[in-house]
Amino acid sequence: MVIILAQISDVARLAGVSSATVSRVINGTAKVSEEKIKRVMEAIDATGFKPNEIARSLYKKSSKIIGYIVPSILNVFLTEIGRAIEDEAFQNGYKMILCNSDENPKKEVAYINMLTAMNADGIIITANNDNLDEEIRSCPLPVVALDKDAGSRYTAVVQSDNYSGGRIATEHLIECGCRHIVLMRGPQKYSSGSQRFLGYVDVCNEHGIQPLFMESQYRFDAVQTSRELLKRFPDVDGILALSDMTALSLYKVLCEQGRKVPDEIMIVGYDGVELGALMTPALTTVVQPIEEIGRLAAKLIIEQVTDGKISCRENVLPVSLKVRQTTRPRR
Amino acid sequence: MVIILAQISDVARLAGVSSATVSRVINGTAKVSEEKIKRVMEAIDATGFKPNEIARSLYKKSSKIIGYIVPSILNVFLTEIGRAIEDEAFQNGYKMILCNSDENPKKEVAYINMLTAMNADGIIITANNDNLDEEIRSCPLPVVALDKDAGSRYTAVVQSDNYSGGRIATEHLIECGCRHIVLMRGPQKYSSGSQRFLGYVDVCNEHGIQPLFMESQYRFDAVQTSRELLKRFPDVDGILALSDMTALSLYKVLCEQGRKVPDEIMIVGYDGVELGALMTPALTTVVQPIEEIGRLAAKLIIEQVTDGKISCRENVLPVSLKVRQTTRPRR
DNA sequence: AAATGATTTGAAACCGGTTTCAAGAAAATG
DNA sequence: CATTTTCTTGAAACCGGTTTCAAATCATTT
Repeated sequence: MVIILAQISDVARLAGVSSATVSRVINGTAKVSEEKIKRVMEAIDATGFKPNEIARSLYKKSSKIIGYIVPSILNVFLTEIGRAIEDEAFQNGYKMILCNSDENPKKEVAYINMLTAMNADGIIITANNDNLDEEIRSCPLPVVALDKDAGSRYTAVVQSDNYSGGRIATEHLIECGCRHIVLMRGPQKYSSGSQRFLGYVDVCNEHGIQPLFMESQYRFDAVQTSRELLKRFPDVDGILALSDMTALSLYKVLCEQGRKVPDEIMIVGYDGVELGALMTPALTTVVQPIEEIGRLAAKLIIEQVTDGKISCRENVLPVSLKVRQTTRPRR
Repeated sequence: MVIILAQISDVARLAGVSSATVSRVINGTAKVSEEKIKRVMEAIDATGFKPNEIARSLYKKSSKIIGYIVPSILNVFLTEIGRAIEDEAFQNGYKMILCNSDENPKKEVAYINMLTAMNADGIIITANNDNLDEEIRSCPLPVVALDKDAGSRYTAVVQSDNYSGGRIATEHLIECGCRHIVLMRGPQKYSSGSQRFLGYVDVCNEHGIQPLFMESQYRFDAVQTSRELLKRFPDVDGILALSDMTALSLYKVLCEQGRKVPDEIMIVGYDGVELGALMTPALTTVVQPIEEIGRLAAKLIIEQVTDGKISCRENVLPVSLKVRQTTRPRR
C-alpha cells in the first residue's frame, strides 16, 4: 500500500480557498478571516496534511537543521558533545543530524555537500584532515570547528584549553610523586594534541624531568602501543593518556603485565567522558567542559543565522582535573 | 563575505546552452553532443557549480539518504550498528544521517517528520515507545525497526535471537557452577528484553533454579541498582546483565563491595560491544551480530527502494557467547 | 451616496532543479 | 533531390511550497 501525502492544494480545494491562504494560516504570515482559518484547519485535520519541508526550504533557504560531522560515531567524547548540541538546537527549534565521516575525507566532503545542498543552517565539524580547506572555504553555510586552531576558513572555533590541560595533568602526576612520565598520544589526530603536548613538555622542563612520549595512530591499537610503551620505558611511573578510551586500554595492559595502578604506575586520562567514572578503578582525568562545548557550538551557528554575525570567533573553554582512583600521592 | 553558489542557469549561460542540456550532462539522462558536453564541463569547473539537492529531490522524490533514529547516541551498541549501516549505505551511493531522539517521543516524531519531509529513502529506527504507531503507519517511507517484534506497522524488522541469547548466557552461568543467578535488565527498554528474560526463565526452570531479577530504568542508575541487587540477593553467585554498559557499572559496584569476579560472582554481559573486550577483566558476553544487523537493515531499505519489495520482513539473526574473564568454571 | 482608506484574498511568479514535448538539424532512405 | 527517420536541443511545465502584487471586499469619512 502506497500512502500518498496530502498537498497544500488538496487542503485548499477542500477548504474552498487558495493555497496562498492555506500557507498563510499555517505560517501565520498574514491575517486571514476567522471563518477561513477554521475551514482550513478542518481541512488540514481531515487530510492529515504536513507541509513538505523540501519544497518549503527550497524557497526559504533554511531547513532548521544543524549538521554535526564527526570522524567516528564510536567516539564517546564526540557523541557526548553531540548530545549537548542536539539539546541546544532543539530548544531553539532546530534539529541536529549526526554524520559519520569514518575518518574518510571523501565521506567528509560528501556530507559537507549534502548539508549544503539540503540548506542546512550550519555545520559543526571535528575535521581530521586539512585538505578540507577548499570545501570549507567554498561552503556558504556557517561552519564551526571543534578542537581545531582558529583558521580563517571557519566561521568560528570552539575548543578547550588544551595547553592548560596538558599542564595540569602533568603537574598532578608530578605532585603525586611521578618522575618518569610518558605521554601517550591518543588515536585522535583531530584533537589538538600538540597543545597538550606543549603543556606537558613545559611542565616537565620546569621540574627538570625528561619528557617522553609514544604515539598510537589508530583507535584500537592502543593496546599494542601500551605494550610497546612498557617495553620501551620500563621505569615509567606515570602515564598521561590523551583520551579516556586510550587510558582504558592502557589500564588493561598494565593489569595484564601485573603492574599495580596507582601504586606502581599512575594514569591520567583526558576528556572526562562518563565512562571514566564507571571504570574500575575510576579514572583520574582532565575533564573538558563537554556540555558547554556542544551548546556553545550550536549557539554560534544559531547566532550567525539569526543575527548574521557571531559574538566571538575563537572560543577557548577552561578544563579541570578530576582526581579519581588511578592517581594517588605517593608517600 | 557571503558566498553565492552558482546555479544551473549560470552554467548554462556560460556554456551557451539551455539548463536542460546542463542537467542532461550532469545526470547522463540523454545524449548530448561531444562539443556541448565539453563546454558544459568547463563551465561547471569554472563556476564550481554543485546541484542543489533540495531542488533536485523536490522533483525526484529521493535524496539518497537513510535516516537512523536512536534513543541515545551515547549507547555504543547502537552507534556500532550505525557504523555498519553507514558503511552499507555508502557502498550503495546512500548517505546515513543519525538522529538522537533522546528517549523523547516528541523528538522521535520530529525526526520522523523531518526525514519524511526531506524525502529520505528510508528510516531505521530503534523505537522505544509504542505510541509512535500512528506516525509510522502514516509514514510513506520504508521503516525498518531494530530490536522490535514484528508489527504490521513496520516495513521490516531486524533483530537478533533474544530468546536464545537469554538461554545461552544462563546455561553458561549454570555450567560454570552458579546456582543463584540474577537477571539484571538493562536500562534499554527498547531492547527485546522480554524474550531474553524468557530464555533465562526457561533455562532456570529446566535446572530447578529459582529465576530472580532486578530492573533499572535509566541509563546511569545501573550503579544504584547494582547496590540494591547485592542487598536484596546476598547469595547471588552469577549475574546476567542485559547490556555491556550495565555489566561495566555492575562490576564497579562488585569491586567496591569487595566481591571477587569471577571467583565469588560471575558476570555475563549482553551486546558484544568493543568496550567489553577492553575492560578489565574482559567481559564474558552474548554477542549480537552487530555488523550484520546494521548492514541488513540498510540493505532492506535499499531493496525496498529499488525493487519496490522486500525479500524478508522478519529477520532474526543468531547470537553467540564470547567467554572472557568474568566467568570461569568453578571447581 | 460617493470617495477614501484598510483588509482580505487569489493569481501568478518564484525557489532551482528535472523532464516532457515539439521543433530543428542531421542522417538515412527511396 | 525529396522524403522519411533519427538525433540533438531548448522552451515550458513540473515538483510543492512561499511571497508578491493587484484586485476585491469591507469599513470609514465627507
